[in-house]
Amino acid sequence: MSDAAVLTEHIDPASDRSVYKQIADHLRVAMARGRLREGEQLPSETRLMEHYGVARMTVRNALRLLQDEGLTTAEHGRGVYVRARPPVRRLASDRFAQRHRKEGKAAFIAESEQAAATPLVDMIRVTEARPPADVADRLGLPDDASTVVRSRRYSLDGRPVETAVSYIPADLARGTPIADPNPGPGGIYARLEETGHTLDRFTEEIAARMPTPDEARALALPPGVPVFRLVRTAYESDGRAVEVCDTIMAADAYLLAYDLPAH
Amino acid sequence: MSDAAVLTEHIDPASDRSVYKQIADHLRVAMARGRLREGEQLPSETRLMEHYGVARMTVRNALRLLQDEGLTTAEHGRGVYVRARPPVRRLASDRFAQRHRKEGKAAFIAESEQAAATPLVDMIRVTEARPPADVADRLGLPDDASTVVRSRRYSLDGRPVETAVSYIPADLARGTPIADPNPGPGGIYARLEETGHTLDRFTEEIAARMPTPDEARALALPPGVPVFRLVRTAYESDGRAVEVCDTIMAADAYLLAYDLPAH
DNA sequence: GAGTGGTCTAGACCACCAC
DNA sequence: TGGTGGTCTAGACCACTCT
Repeated sequence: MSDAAVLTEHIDPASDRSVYKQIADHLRVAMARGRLREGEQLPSETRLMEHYGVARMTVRNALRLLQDEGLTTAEHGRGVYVRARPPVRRLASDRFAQRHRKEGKAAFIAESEQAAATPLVDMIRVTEARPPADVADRLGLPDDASTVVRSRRYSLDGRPVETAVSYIPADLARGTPIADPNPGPGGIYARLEETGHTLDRFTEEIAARMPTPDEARALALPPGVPVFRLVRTAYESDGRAVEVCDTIMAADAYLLAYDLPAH
Repeated sequence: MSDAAVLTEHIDPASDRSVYKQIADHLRVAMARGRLREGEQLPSETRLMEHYGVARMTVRNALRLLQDEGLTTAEHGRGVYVRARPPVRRLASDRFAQRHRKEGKAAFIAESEQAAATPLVDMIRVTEARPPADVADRLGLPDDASTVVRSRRYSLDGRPVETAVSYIPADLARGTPIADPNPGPGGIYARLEETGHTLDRFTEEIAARMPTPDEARALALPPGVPVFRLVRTAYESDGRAVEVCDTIMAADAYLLAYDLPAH
């Protein structure tokens, strides 16, 4: 019953600001000031109705606003809680450097273990298909070319954080471990290098937006959490693109870090 | 009255899916299939109520869902419209390379003109103050050190797209053009290099989240659009950090691109 | 003035959770 | 079983936009 620390303010009927926004403001300030801490429960809708003397819809509008800002999550039958900031995975720009690959582990697994988190890769599916037009473009392939398509989902400590779909030109991958669900130690980049395709550089393109309903389901995203879309293209030494990886990441789980030379 | 192309489906009362989600599904599919194009108006709430035979709140819940996904924007007194994808600014990882600076233009202005867009920088404010703890940390300064703080807002073709706050150690900036609202040709990086602080490398850290109400106001963001938070640290040749720039960007206006070596 | 979305009320029934 | 949030109804009045 620590509501006392929260339900202190009242509506200003003279204000231009709508009632539900005023209620949201009060709760937002309470969170910012630490009167409501991470994981703590907000007053229930009933309590808020009683305290402010308003209809339920008004309270719900206020709570929805906070949810859309990513500040709270509602749990059916339990209550509304201050969203806990999940541990953030920091992705450094050298994470695909050859030296890391040499240890025989794929990038995601190696990093997770370093962070003392339990990684999981599931929903692995490997097919052969024509790539989307933008992917074919990046690979320098004609639209009707065939690629090996590897899709999978990554989880950390039981929470899904990222889905990824890789496209590799079929002539590079067909009949090799790259076309197997389990490509072996070091992942597909190790396999590509073994077959003479020495990786030279990567490009990454990053966008952020709200998830589609499908993405929200696959990543178990609560409302108010955007996603990164990261598209990585891998080039071998002779300049040919050998892989495009299209990744959707829960934005609250990642911090992307890059090093840039100044010249 | 192209509603005919949209109001074709009906509610399935046998479905487990709630009515408002079914309505949202119909409209989402109509947008995906191109039956509702960018900038086009959705049927009004009244029309949707009549067509589906539901209460207004049910229709509004459906519309809110689409708005939260970033698919539509509501305009008071006018209608609900399919959100137009704004032109995207692609930021390449060499945008702060010295050669660009030599031309005497700050990065934002130079790029905008190349893209045939009209740039604007406003809300410029320069003060001297103690930096936030995380910034002091990046600059390698004690918590009570003083910095010159430069904040400004960037717009493109009349639309605000980015706010930025730069922190420069006071001993580097005080009394120089860096502490002036207009730092002169090439921006503050040019001034730093002129005074012997040759820039060597940058790091950029990227997060994405929903905007705070303040950020949404400053960038005129409609609901459903996340922001990038990009924190850039500039290092001079001897390894000292000489600037931290904390940037909030409208995520629908940017595509961030990076080049990574593989070794 | 007619039509649009924004806010708010006062109810109802349901699904989920914890005890 | 009682409390929680999720869905839905049927109204009301308001603010905004366009003509």
